Amino acid sequence: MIIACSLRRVSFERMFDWLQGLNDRQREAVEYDGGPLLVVAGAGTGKTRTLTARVARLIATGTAADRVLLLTFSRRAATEMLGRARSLVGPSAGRVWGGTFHAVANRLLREHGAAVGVDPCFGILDQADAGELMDLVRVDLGAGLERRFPRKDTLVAIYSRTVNSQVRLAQVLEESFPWCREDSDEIAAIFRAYGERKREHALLDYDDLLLYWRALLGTPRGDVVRRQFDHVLVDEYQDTNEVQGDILFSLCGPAGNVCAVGDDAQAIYAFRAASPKNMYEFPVRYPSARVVTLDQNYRSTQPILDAANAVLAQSPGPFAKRLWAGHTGGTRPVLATCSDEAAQAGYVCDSVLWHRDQGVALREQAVLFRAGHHSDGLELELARRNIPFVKYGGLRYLEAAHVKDLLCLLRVLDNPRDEVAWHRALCLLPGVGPATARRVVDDIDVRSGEALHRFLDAPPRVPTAVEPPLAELRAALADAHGQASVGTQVGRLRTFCAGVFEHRYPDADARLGDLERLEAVAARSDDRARFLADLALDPPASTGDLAGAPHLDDDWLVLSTIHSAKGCEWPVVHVIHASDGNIPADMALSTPDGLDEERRLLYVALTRARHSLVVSAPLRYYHRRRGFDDAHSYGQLSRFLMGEAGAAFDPVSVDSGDGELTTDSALAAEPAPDPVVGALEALWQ
DNA sequence: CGGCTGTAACTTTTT
DNA sequence: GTTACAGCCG
Repeated sequence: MIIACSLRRVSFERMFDWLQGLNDRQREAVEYDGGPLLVVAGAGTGKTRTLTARVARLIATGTAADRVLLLTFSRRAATEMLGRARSLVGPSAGRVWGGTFHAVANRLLREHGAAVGVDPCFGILDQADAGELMDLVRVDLGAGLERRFPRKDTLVAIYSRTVNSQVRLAQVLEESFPWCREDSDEIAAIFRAYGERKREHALLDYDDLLLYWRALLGTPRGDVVRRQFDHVLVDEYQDTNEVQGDILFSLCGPAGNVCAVGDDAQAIYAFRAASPKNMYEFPVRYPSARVVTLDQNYRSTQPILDAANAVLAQSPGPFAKRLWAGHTGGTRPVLATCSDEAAQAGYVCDSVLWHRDQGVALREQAVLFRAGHHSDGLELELARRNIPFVKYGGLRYLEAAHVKDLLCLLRVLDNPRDEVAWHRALCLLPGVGPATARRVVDDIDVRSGEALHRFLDAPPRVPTAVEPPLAELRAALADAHGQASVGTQVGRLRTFCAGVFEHRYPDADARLGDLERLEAVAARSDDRARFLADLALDPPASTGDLAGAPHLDDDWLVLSTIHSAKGCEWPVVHVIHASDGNIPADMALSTPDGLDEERRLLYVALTRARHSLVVSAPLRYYHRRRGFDDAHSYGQLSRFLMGEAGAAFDPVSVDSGDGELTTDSALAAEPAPDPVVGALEALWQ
């Protein structure tokens, strides 16, 4: 009796752990055990916390951790949630399967790929690689020789959109790429050849990872995968596409233990064929589904929510909800109209420093923008004023030419059938261009697994002038091949690159410095295939992750695209370039859906802020699309911030000339949000 | 055939 | 600032 009682007590206390601090709705989402569950969770309503608690609850009540699958948008999100779950239920939480759809697909296909004809040693093509391969087959086919043929990046975009939305090519072209309509036949031919080429060379692109996972689930072997998991949880469900929706359904069945969390108001990935349709149709696909809505916001002050709600109200979705804060107070957001970009940059720097003086560290502040290059002007000003920052999104280190150069060499060792890697590696040699590279690739028969040995054992026939550099490449690959660790392999290849870069890049030294950092990252990995897959599927998200990361005890400002800021929050948020043409981006204006997505994007940006929100728009800005005498153009404030939404902000105007005065007075007018008082509050409870 | 130079046209967001 | 290509030279 006593024993039973104490057992009961233990489990009750544990229960209390993961229920602590949850509201009724969140608690319902955590405890529901009747099959399919859709959680409609507005911005800042404790979605992550709920999902974490649910994982913890599953494990605490007896589900084996490795039988739980947690699909998130980034690996960072998965790691964070599992870390928090671990603190609730202990180390076993670390055995939960977590990551992006792509990362999990990679893992499953390495193990079960054979069932769908995938070589377990497959290489992964990132977007740029896919473009290269697309170009290779285009040239082989002799297609697209006319002047107006879509570029390789466009081809990849069309391809990806077609397979992910599962819509016929002709229709995709008609709807999303009308200027390529005429080329439909040639494009189709290129896509066919592209698919065949990938198969021949054991290569999968991002889309293939999903497609083969879905295909795998349709084979007898799929049952093994299905039986592997008792519970599947999906975060950011509004940003999944048709294929991902199918995978989930195939994994769980119509009455399985599936828990999807999402917010249709934050759907911002239509450009890669994601659609909140999966969310809207959840109750159809899973007829017994329970739907729980979370709309109490714990993140932002009411004035910030008022602004965000007003923007969203211009076009509400089917799961319309109005966020409300649990408490009152807070200052109204500021809308700064700046005369030009320089004024904006100056104003944002002033504001950031002002907030820091008020006690908000730089890391508690973020600057958000629509496109990677929108922060260019600001970055200069930050550097001028010695304000440290780290930028997320936008250009990635892996996309830098020299990093790809080295990785291609490593890829050749890992998957000797990787034609794209061979081609790029060979083109590194002075005197070798596409034609010679192509001949060598044919010579060593890159379609067979013996290509590397053939290349090392017998030098391919090349023009005499190319023989010495070719010998160097062979020596480098042979040496690296013999190295035991990934770090030393990269080290050897880096030495080779040093020789090549001298007469290839004018800034060879800086580029070699990057490779040193890459080597340091590689040294932390003990498995080459995993190292390469990690880099392709979960690349370092910020400029700081791989390069020049400030010291841990340093303080830095966060700069991020709005897309990369998803799921994050900061006490102080600046949103820059909120002018028409930027948000909404004029590229998106061709369709009404595009416009709605831009609106949601702004909504996501605004709802990242906890205490302070400053939105700014330059009225005169550098317009990259104009190459004439003056690349500047005059814009106006984003249409989303006109009318009622605009009324939720305090207006300020900033001139470049006397910007500081205006800025100071405007900021002085804003009562200080005091984070110290807030932080101490916890002590008084 | 490949590398170099000049010219012209294009630049969203991410796995 | 970038990329893609035509034209020219080795």
